[in-house]
Amino acid sequence: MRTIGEAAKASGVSAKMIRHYESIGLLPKVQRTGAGYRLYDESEVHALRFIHRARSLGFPLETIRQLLALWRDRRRSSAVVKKLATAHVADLETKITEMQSMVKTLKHLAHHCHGDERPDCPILEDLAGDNANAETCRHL
Amino acid sequence: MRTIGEAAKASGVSAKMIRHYESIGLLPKVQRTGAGYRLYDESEVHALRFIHRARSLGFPLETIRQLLALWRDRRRSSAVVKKLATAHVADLETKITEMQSMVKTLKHLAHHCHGDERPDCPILEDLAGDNANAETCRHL
DNA sequence: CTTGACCTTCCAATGATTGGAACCTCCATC
DNA sequence: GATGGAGGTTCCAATCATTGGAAGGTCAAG
Repeated sequence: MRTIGEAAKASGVSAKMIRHYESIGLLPKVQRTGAGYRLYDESEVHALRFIHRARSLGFPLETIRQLLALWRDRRRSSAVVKKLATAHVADLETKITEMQSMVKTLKHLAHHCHGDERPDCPILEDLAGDNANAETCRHL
Repeated sequence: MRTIGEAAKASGVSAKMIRHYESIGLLPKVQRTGAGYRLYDESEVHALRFIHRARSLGFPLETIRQLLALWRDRRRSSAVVKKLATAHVADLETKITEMQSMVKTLKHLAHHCHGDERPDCPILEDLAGDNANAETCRHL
């Protein structure tokens, strides 16, 4: 049995987050000492590590809630798990694509910016939308 | 002079967001009609379009605040603008790299998951940390 | 003069995390 | 036994950007 601080160290999830996960029902309420201190056994620390790993892969908490339920369900079908994972991959890839597009545009603009003491700046011109050569600059 | 709804349509920023930007001081308080309706002139709509474009490039509002100030400052140096842009690009690239790493791991795990009615699932095994072949699976 | 579209303000929720205040408890040391 | 410090407890608030809704005021057309 470990206190919340020990469970935090053992799982990689901060004590603050452990309490938070409990408050939103991601984790069941654990045993308490007479003084009200939370006590975690090995299986609870295991669940915390599960959450920690899932978070490090970017899964949102609501998905982690489902993954935890599947993990505990011996009669689960791996198809459901795989569906959650591939949907998450799709989300990530959408965001990656968006950000790559931003980077591409920004790098192009920065490339054409002198970056000196003068005020002329293609970056601001683009943001202001008053760039004369919009066709040239917008569709990179 | 346009009402907030017209300014929203003209700029791409929702009326809700225009009020919000005003409330946090990103935009100055604008003129009002006798009834208290906000009125936007062309230069204010221009600033809204500026913000809209900057948001679409992923700039955080605090950076947009600085960009707006620079835009209005005729004695700005383009170096400062460029610095803000390249710092933002660095932020984006960091996040992209992180997400790509997640995608790589998830795709690897999903690839090894049958995705059928059976409960065996390498994805859950990885999350649970109880995969026998961790070396094989973890450093992809 | 009513209807509907628009405007106003204020409060709250999202998602994940962090910070702090105010307080309690355990253990060791003087 | 008193004291101090580390660690536990709860609750409230902030971050970041956006959205939703309630409750109410205003304006135009029918």
